[in-house]
Amino acid sequence: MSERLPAAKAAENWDLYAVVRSYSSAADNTATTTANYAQEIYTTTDGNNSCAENPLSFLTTLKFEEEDDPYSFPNLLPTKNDGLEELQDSYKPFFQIPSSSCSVPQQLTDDVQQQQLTHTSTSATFPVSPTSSSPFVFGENQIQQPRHVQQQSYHVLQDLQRQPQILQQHQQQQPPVTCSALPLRPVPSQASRSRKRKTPQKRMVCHVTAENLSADLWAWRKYGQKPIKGSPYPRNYYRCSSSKGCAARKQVERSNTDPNIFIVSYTGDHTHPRPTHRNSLAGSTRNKLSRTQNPVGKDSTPPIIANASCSSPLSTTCHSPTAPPPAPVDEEKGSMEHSRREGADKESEERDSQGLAEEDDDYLDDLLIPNLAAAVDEDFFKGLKDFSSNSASGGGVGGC
DNA sequence: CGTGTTTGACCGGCGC
DNA sequence: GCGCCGGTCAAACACG
Ligand SMILES: [Zn+2]
Repeated sequence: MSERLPAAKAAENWDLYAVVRSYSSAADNTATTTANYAQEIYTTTDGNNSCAENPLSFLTTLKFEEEDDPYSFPNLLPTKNDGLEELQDSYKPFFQIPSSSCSVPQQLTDDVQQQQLTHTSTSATFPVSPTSSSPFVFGENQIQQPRHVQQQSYHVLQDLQRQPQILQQHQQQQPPVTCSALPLRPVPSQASRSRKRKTPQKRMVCHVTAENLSADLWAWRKYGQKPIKGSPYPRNYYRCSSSKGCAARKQVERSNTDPNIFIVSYTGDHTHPRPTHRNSLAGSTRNKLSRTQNPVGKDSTPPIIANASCSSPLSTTCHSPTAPPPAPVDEEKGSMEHSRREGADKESEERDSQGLAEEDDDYLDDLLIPNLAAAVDEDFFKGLKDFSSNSASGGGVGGC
């Protein structure tokens, strides 16, 4: 522990620029950002979670599945049919809507519900900030959902451990996003320094599309990356960088069944309101030397500049238009290169798969860079702040 | 200089 | 008890 070999500044390839803090306040309703973020479910074991961190600041056409997960809140996960209710709940924290009591408009619920039932592919509308034109209004009129997103096929759920019927239904519809509360691997709860134990904890698992991956408004700092046994893609670990004591963490990994889908898991709660701006961009933009030698598909990956760095309110310009997912890189590609990283322990096979993962990571990186700037309005945040300070308990921001 | 990424090592749970 | 594996730490490095 004392000394480690200079991490060979290799920086070879990879570049997940995980800083996600983005949202440059800007705001323009016309934002073409894809707000289809997915949602989740709260898996809880200890009732310590007062507020859930919802990185997803928005979600439009989201479908979400639930399964019988042992850790779910009774009220959150009433029944499969009522899943939306829960979803609704989930929205609260996620959107931190400054509205009274921070409750999600029933409208939304209905909306979503309808989608599920009628297979309507419309986006949900969030009457958010009462203050002004809330950027968080998702509707076809507000946000243009990228076609490719809608068209993409989401077999996502396949990699889920279990799939509720609903999911299958969704598959047919090919929802842009899917959220589920998978009692996947237990997550270390008492996040303290020590490598905590694996105790089932609240864990929100979302399946998001590449585009949506950037919808996370929180600031995350990557602190680790590891190859996962069953998946050719490595898992990236992020922790909230907004506050030192914040225990919120996030895991991002690409679905091994559908490269276009990313499985994002959130755990822990934020102990602070959502950041409104990043303190510094330093270190957040490394897309130069590191990627200079991307061997694999990176060549085509446009160097993305870290999110918020976009000086322009409309991040659309700064953030690369979410390049299309790395061509269906098949596992084969992997062998191309994989010389370093996580293999630290002793994974050999995994490394192989890492190869392709890299490229995807790069991509992932891009994705992590929120381009929703346009979607967020400072006004909104102001109101949010206000809200949090006032009703701190509601369950939104101040909740923590 | 502060913030963020990279990455090998370490830790601890879990299955055998 | 041992090894595997996922998750975290932290030094080194990059960048603005
Ligand atoms: Zn936080």
